[in-house]
Amino acid sequence: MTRQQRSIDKHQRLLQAAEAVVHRQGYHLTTLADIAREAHVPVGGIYYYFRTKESMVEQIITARMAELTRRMEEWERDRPPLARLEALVDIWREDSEIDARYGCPIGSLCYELSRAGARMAGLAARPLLLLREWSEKQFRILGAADPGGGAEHLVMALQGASLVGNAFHDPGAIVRETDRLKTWLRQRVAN
Amino acid sequence: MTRQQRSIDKHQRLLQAAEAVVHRQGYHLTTLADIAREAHVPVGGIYYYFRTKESMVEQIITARMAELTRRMEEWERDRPPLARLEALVDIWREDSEIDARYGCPIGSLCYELSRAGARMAGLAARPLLLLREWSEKQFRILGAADPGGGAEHLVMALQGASLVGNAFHDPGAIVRETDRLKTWLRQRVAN
DNA sequence: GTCTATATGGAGATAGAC
DNA sequence: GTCTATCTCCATATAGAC
Repeated sequence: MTRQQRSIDKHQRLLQAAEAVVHRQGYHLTTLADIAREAHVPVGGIYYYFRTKESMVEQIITARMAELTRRMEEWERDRPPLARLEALVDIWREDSEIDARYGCPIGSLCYELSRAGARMAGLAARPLLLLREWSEKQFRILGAADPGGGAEHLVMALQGASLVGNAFHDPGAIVRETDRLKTWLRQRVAN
Repeated sequence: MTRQQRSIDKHQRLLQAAEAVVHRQGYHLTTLADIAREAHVPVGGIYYYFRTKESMVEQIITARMAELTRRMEEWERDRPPLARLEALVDIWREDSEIDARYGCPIGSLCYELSRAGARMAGLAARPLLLLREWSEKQFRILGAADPGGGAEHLVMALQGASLVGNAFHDPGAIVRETDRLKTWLRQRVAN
């Protein structure tokens, strides 16, 4: 194993630790020391991989976009459009326990960074934008009326479910809303 | 005007300033100095009215609950149940500009305080709980099926609309979702 | 009751040894 | 490339004069 190899590993380890800790504690309450501890890296050593705290969150978001894109491409390969949208909703259903505890990692970061300057706010909104545009594309393929409105509602419902489920610490609330959403999806497509 | 009178005024001024600044900047990014400046009060002078930053946000939430309750009682006096729910949705419609800029003051605080200890998280969730329970009561009066589920969806939709509208800085998105919600409301009640 | 001055603590970030 | 030691800044909170 080369030096460079180890370095990449450590970068990955730090990034995964950062993602986990920021999800649990939120951006503002997370210190770089918290992340260092989680990744078993000395405090100051972080600055070799993340120039600033902001660049760290940038990398989290970039990784999240890549992971989302990967899943969407997978669904586009092996499912019909309606099942793709249901698969998307099922992510929230499956993550209901963790999101009820810590909120949706995408949405909670949007709110936290929305006040941290236009650049950071715009970055945080990108995964949400990806979700909306990809959903709109699926609705369009399905021939649904108002695909843009459908996609908008879908993303809003998922985010609202996560926020309220988190506020009440109630994973059941998230599950119930995903069920309602899937019923709504099938009705919408039937027309 | 007595001394006590002036003191109450200053307390009110500080509380209103705190509410406005925390809405604009979020809890974590707001310093007590920001609030003092907004209220034209010297920095240290805050601590006579707010023991700690946490007690300040407690008072904001308490005031918000009182205001919500006041409005709900007013609607219960002079509107039929369906119009009460529409009036609730219209609050978000009317605040779409400001919420697209700064997020829903209730929901964004829920996410921010959800990691700040169980006590603070529970406090932040109370306005949301009030909204859900009051809405459920209206659905029940209307004889709608699953009033609890209806209320849950209503609150989630409003919060999701605010979060997404804020992320995209798009008041139109919030307005569109309130329109969809009102259509949904009338359909639900028709059954 | 009100304000000034200051203590305290902790965060992000850097310099430089290894 | 990596880690230690440290610097600097600034926010909360307090002590005490008025």
